[in-house]
Amino acid sequence: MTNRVNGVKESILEAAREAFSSKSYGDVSMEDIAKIANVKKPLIYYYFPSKSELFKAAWDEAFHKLEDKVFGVSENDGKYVKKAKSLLRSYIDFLRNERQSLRLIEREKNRFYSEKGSSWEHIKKEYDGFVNRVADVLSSEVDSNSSEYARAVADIVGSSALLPDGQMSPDTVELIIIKSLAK
Amino acid sequence: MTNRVNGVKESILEAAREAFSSKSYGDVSMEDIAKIANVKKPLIYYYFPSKSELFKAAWDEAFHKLEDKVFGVSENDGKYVKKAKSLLRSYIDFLRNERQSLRLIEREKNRFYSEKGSSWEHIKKEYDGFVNRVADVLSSEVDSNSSEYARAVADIVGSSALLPDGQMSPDTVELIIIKSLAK
DNA sequence: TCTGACTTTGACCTGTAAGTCAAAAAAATG
DNA sequence: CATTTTTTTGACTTACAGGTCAAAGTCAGA
Repeated sequence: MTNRVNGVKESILEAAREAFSSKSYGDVSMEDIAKIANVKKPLIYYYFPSKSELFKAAWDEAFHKLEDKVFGVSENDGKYVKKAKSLLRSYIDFLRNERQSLRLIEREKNRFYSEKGSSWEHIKKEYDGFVNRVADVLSSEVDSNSSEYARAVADIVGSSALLPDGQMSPDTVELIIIKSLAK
Repeated sequence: MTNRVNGVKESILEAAREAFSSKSYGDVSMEDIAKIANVKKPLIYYYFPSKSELFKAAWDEAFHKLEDKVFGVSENDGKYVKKAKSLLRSYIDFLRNERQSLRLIEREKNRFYSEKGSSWEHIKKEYDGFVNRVADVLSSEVDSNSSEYARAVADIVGSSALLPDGQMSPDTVELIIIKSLAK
């Protein structure tokens, strides 16, 4: 149902995020999104120029939420170990509360490595930047190749978002990560 | 190019696996597959009744390769710890050599939880069976909830297959898993 | 070489999804 | 109110993908 607090554009974005997180790009039609947002299809084109731009907007939003959550908490203070653990906790927290967004990110993050066209460069750079920031935090306390390690850790948590609901609890993920870091 | 050692049907399957592992179901067209297999589109329908059946066949093949690899090695003998480690090593080995197949499995395994129709039941059961067998091997030496843990471990390794090539080495994955199991 | 089974394809049909557009409805402005 | 601007939609075009089919090519055996 069209939200009253948010504007119409926001409702559409929200609908897009919902749709793209449960099916992949090619399986989602503009009709689908319109139906979820309780809006007619041409209205989407009033706010967004094309399907791919709408997709990018939805992705961007989900991604920035993740980024805010992760770095909002962990970048303040403290020893490295503490930092790393709090970063991972933020990630796990995000998994708990924003499963939909994380699913979208995980499912589609490979798209911009295969998709060509310079308009994807921006989004790709952002994602790489995120990984690097995670790397910076983790590298100081982990022996192995840091950026690869960071990507792996991000992936470990993220991958659980791809599972059907209720098949792996966030607690299990947490356990595994903490074990990984505990030495 | 159409393979001479394999028959035409095999070439098509191979092409399908390649296509479906780099893009997701809705983004792959029968034309794409035909082009990769160096064959005209209607020929695909001579060997496979529909796109979804072709997809299932490709998935099945990739999945059985994984299953063979993993259980072929680890089910022979030995102590639990040894068993579990060899199982994971098989998995990692598979990741090393059959990145394409694993990518297909990881990217699309959620499909049959959302897709309806009884013809998906079979493939779903097989996947669940696989997870359970992994659980059986791992549960004997791990404290936490075993089946969830098994799924998580399978996922940890599998998820790396979703990364673009060369961004996380199998060694990194191995390191993480061994660390997880080492206690 | 003729015949019949198998394999391959060009041409076509059909449905559906992306995207357009002119006009209607609603809101804002004077 | 009247008019202008913004928002919304029904009806349409266009392109392309899944799927069909009849006919053409290939090849083995009688």
